[in-house]
Amino acid sequence: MRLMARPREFDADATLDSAIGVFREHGFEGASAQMLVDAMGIGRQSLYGAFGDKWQLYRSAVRRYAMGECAAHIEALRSAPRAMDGIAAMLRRVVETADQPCLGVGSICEFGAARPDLAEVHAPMGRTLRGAIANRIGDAQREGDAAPALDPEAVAEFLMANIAGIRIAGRGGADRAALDGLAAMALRALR
Amino acid sequence: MRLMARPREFDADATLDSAIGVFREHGFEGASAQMLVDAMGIGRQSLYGAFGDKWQLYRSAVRRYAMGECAAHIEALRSAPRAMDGIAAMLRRVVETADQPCLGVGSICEFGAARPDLAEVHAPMGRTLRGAIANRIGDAQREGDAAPALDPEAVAEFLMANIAGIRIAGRGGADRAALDGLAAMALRALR
DNA sequence: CCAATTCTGGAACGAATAGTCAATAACGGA
DNA sequence: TCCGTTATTGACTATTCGTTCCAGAATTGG
Repeated sequence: MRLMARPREFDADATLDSAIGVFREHGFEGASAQMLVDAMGIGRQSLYGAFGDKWQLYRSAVRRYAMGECAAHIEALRSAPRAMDGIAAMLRRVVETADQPCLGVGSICEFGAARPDLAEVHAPMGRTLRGAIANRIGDAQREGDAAPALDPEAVAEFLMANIAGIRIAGRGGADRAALDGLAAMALRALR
Repeated sequence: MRLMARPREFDADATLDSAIGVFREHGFEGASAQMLVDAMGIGRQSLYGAFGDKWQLYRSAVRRYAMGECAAHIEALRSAPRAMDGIAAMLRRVVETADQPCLGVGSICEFGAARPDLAEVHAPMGRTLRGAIANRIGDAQREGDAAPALDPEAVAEFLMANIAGIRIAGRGGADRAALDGLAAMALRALR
């Protein structure tokens, strides 16, 4: 039987959220261990003991961030009875949060598909989100709000690419009106 | 009068292209001075003598990359008599080169709008390209290929955001068919 | 030829990096 | 209460970072 020992004094998810904040702003290479321990408010050894090394911490941060973001997208998608309204709500949320950098976009920019263990984190989230969006596109087609000839999967990929595009535009300093315009144009392609 | 001294043994633009290759793949923080001198094939002191420090080298690399990319976009835009064909050609070129990371997208992801001297590099290129695209959109509207109600400037921003989206999708591992689909959907929004 | 100037390559610098060690503290089970 | 185990803490290590110094080589004007 396993003996119980001293429990950790910090909440792993809360400190992970702090790490997410650092990685969002500075990326993996730009984030130092010192910045991380400062932001997370724990000792160095606690960090390495709880999360492994910097790369594993980064993977954990990306995974947690992606799960939360994925859930938020899906919640927005289902926030309205009419599918097209849900899709619009998803894009609206992206516009409203586009002042903060996206860790998903950042990690793809920084590492592409080169790191297999990072791709393992992205892939399932991408599939889940694409599936959820494609489903809602199908709904919108049945409700007469989206062109029936379109392939829902292709439209889903298009919307995900536009989410990335909106976030990059926001990161580059685009104002709210411009981002609203981007979302409107993306929706236009579905008609 | 100024005395002539020993001339440089390397071509500044050629070595800058090598540096661009390193920065595209690894970003600013992920590129070490060692990687840069190895790829550029020059000595350390030559690098610092010719380009200043690492940050100035990065700015020079982004500037040169952006100028080349901007020119290539505009050339594609004008490669066909019909404006909409030129716009499609521009997106096709983006799709065809989407296997290589984009230094413009990478630098925005890494630094956002925080570094003013980097924004100074991006801004004029962005204006130039947006203007060129908007002009071509106006042509397409007059030729009956784009909806007359659309604001050419807004459409230009949309296309630029989609170029970024296509490149991120490519960096994330999307295959050619998926990227073609993204370009087709983007064009769809102009009708 | 000389003098002036700049380039080149390598060694060297201090600072910062990711990661570890050893000592101490806190807990659950016996 | 004492033990086994784990968390915490802060000093520590070894490496790598960006950058600079130095000595020699190359080039042109005088």
